[in-house]
Amino acid sequence: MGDMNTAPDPAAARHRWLTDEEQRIWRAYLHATTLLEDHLDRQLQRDAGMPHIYYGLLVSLAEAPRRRLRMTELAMKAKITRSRLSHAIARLEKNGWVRREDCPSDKRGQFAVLTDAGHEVLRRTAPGHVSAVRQALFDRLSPEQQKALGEIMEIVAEGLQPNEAGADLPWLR
Amino acid sequence: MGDMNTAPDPAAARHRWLTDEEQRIWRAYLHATTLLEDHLDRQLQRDAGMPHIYYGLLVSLAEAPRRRLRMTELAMKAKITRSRLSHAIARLEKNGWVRREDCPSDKRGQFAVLTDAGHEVLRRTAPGHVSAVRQALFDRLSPEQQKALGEIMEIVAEGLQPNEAGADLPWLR
DNA sequence: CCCGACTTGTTCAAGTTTCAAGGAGCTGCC
DNA sequence: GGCAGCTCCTTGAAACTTGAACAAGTCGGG
Repeated sequence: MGDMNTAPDPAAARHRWLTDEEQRIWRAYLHATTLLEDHLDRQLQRDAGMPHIYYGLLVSLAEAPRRRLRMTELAMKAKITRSRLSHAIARLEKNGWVRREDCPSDKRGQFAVLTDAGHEVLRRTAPGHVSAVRQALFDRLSPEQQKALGEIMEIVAEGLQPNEAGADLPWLR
Repeated sequence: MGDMNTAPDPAAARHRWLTDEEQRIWRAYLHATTLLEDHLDRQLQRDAGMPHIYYGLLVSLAEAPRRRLRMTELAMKAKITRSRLSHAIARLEKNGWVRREDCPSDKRGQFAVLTDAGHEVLRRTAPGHVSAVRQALFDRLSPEQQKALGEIMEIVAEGLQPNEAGADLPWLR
């Protein structure tokens, strides 16, 4: 980008660059999402002792029936690889917030189960986290902007869904 | 969140939860930004051999006068800590894409300088990266949505700027 | 029943990020 | 001059993420 905009390189020649306006939008996007993620990560690290994604795992478990999910299912919900989840659950287990349980119907399977301690951490920290989100995002946007944001994000997410029409590849990647 | 919505806990009582609609928007946001970041990270790792943020460092350098920036300046542009940048530049240096130079006027200072090899990597991979961004984002949004996205992201970013009114703390954190 | 193909979850190694600490140089004030 | 308090950047260790490889279990066809 930038000073490469004028490159006469043939490979780039048939390539459509971003307009100035698109570039402005894209940089605003990167800037804002970076800052927001850092902000929430720090807020949760400070108040709950875990990064945002780990918090999200606990939330998913809290919402699940019997507060448990199969590893793969949880990985899909959180959009992370099974490998990453495995490590994450190991850490949360060490904290006593999650416990593993064998799946009776499939001996390969494992459930991640939210413990009472895990539930308690959520109960204690959820209000602060919601406040942080509200303060950083919703409080600053008009109702129309909120609506637009939701629509835009749904479109973008849909476009990147790994399980698009006909793609019956392994769920991620 | 979720099944905690009805918690009668006094600490949470004076707390405003997210409405269903807000929650829908927030989850769409998380979902989309996660997928997009992963997507671009993988695209760049595959085609350029580096994660998105490292690519961004090279772009910043390419745009700077004499293709060089002081470490702190570059860290600010990229919104990362100096420590992280230090490690990152060390890696890019190993790749031969960046080189360090002492600052003549301040002996503490270091310049990160984009090498010819670094510039070449950018030239070769920028088109593919731009395509990926366009395909995932701009091609899917109407002009109005693009405009709205830019405005929203500018608002959010502004709200999280570390250097807000009166906050003369160290630039980040 | 048995085999090949697939799924599930983990592990290992390599790479990245964070956090706290520290060395070195600058700056202003006495 | 000299010294306190800053800024600049790096370092090292711990935490986290990634991708590939793997053991174990399931499944369906022959």
